[in-house]
Amino acid sequence: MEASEIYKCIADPQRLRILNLLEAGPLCVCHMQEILEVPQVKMSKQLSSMKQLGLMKAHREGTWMIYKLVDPVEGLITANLCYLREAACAECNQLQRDLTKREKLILKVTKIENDCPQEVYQQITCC
Amino acid sequence: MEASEIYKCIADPQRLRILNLLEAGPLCVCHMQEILEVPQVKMSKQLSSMKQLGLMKAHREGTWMIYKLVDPVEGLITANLCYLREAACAECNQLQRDLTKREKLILKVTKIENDCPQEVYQQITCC
DNA sequence: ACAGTATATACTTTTATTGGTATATATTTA
DNA sequence: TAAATATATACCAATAAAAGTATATACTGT
Repeated sequence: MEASEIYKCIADPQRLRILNLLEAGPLCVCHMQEILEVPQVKMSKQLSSMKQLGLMKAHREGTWMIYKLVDPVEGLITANLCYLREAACAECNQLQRDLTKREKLILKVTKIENDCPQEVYQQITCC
Repeated sequence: MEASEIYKCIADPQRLRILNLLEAGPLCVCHMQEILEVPQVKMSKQLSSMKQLGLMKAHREGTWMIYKLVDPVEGLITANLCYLREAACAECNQLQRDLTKREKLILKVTKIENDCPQEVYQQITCC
């Protein structure tokens, strides 16, 4: 994978936010939508472009599609997320807020029976 | 400066190569052109866009324009150059080759009287 | 003042990216 | 089998980014 492809990918704040979320664990599309507050079409298109790039994969669980980063994901991605989480800028703060929002959302959905894909559920209970 | 602006900038291999060169020291436009083998217009436009972004500045020395990175340059730039120089990919090898080419070019021009801007000359003799 | 060299800008065309709307597919539940 | 939910795709319009050609500017040496 070319470095420039990766940079083009993370040059979009929305895509960066998605990568940031998924690095913390798998998520289904609707939950990402809820966290990022972005229309379904846009989310779906961005996910599919990143899947095609080879950064993530997805599998179905009922009507949900669970997305997760490939393992190992490009070091360049990890290195930049790591950098940005420490840095101080508008976009970086957003990444932090997204992670907090993710925590809360997951706590909420894991309490409601059948409202959280098993894979996400497992991921959380082990944390 | 927004992180996404920086990523958009380095998502272009040519611009990344320019940053890589300048991180090693100031250079004039014609020498960068010679190293990257890129048409004058393109080089000039890319430099001016990066100058406007606030990543580099320029000053005139005779007919030459000497470009250098602002000090300090964005940590995100440094971090990524650092990462890429260690990494193994087509683009990363190119960065290495460019640096070698830069060394050779500078050795050549510093031998020819008046064929090297003073600032570049000084930079080299102190290395 | 003139020719030559280095660099920048204006303008136009081409190509790539994004966003929106509508529609399609897959799955579950009643 | 129909309705509901979650997700994906096709299509089109809007924007943005890149590339190319020509021309302008700034400076130097004659």
